[in-house]
Amino acid sequence: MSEAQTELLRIGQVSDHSQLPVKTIRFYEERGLIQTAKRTSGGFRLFTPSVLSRLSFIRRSQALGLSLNDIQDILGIADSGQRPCKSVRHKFQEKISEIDERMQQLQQLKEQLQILIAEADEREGLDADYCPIIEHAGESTSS
Amino acid sequence: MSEAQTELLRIGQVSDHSQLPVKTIRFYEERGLIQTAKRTSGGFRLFTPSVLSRLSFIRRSQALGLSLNDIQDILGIADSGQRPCKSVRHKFQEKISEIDERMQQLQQLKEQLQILIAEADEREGLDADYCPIIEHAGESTSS
DNA sequence: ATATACTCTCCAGCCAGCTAGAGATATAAG
DNA sequence: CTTATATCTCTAGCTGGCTGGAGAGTATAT
Repeated sequence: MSEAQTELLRIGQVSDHSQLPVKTIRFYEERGLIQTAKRTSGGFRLFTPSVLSRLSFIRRSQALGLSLNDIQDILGIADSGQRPCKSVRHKFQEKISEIDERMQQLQQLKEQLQILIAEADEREGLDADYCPIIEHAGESTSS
Repeated sequence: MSEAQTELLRIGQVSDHSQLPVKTIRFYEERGLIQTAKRTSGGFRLFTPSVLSRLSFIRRSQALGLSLNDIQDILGIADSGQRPCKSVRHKFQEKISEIDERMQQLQQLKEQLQILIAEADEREGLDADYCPIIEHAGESTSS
């Protein structure tokens, strides 16, 4: 009967279980991504074990490419009650669009780089000191 | 005959021609990406017109996904004389590899997101308050 | 009581690539 | 000469996601 809640975790224990640095956990709490259940009389943070799945969700979402802001939005909706799932799906859809966009950009960049390399290769034999990539840089800056 | 070099440009003119903010040009100079030809007696920067193609090269390379560090390396080699083209090609090849890697990552993320969305969709009808994305977050954090 | 480990807050800095503002001086035009 | 504009240096901030250290206090085991 000595402790009413053996369940509450101090930050170090949360760190151990979540594999996250103590600093990061504090940082998340400051940012509002997670909450403490309460504090000890001395001021130590005490978390319910549910913080672990929350942290897990945060890391998984991060790994999936969501920013902490995105995640905070989602968790905020989740906390406020109804049907976070809808907004989660929405966020994820958005992210997918962003990913598609980014991949297209990257594809373009890649093609451009390849063109430039090919040009350089062509020139190479003829004119070893001329570098088309650098030299004719004058034109297409802004457009 | 009044001016020996009409050719030298002040920073504002460079800004006009390059479409880059004055601040950015100063910033590039501080970073060593470009150099001033000299200064006026009053301390105004004076650039040779060649700085324009250099800036153009910088921006083009940036648009192609190179970092300022990358660009600085390339320009450093170019400045030091021999055959920058080789190292430029090398950098570009490297960047292409990075792009490929990044695209693979993105593809994976996208697939994961799609899986999660699909899961959520399945559950949706059955159990409107259950969000698989959030709820069963407990497992695969670190691995 | 004390040694040890844990935790607290606050402040600072890192990466990149700028951007903003203050306050001083330079130059060009009239 | 005056005024307007351009430029100077210096300091500081922004975004995102932490990370590090100082210095002080707390909890626990013996």
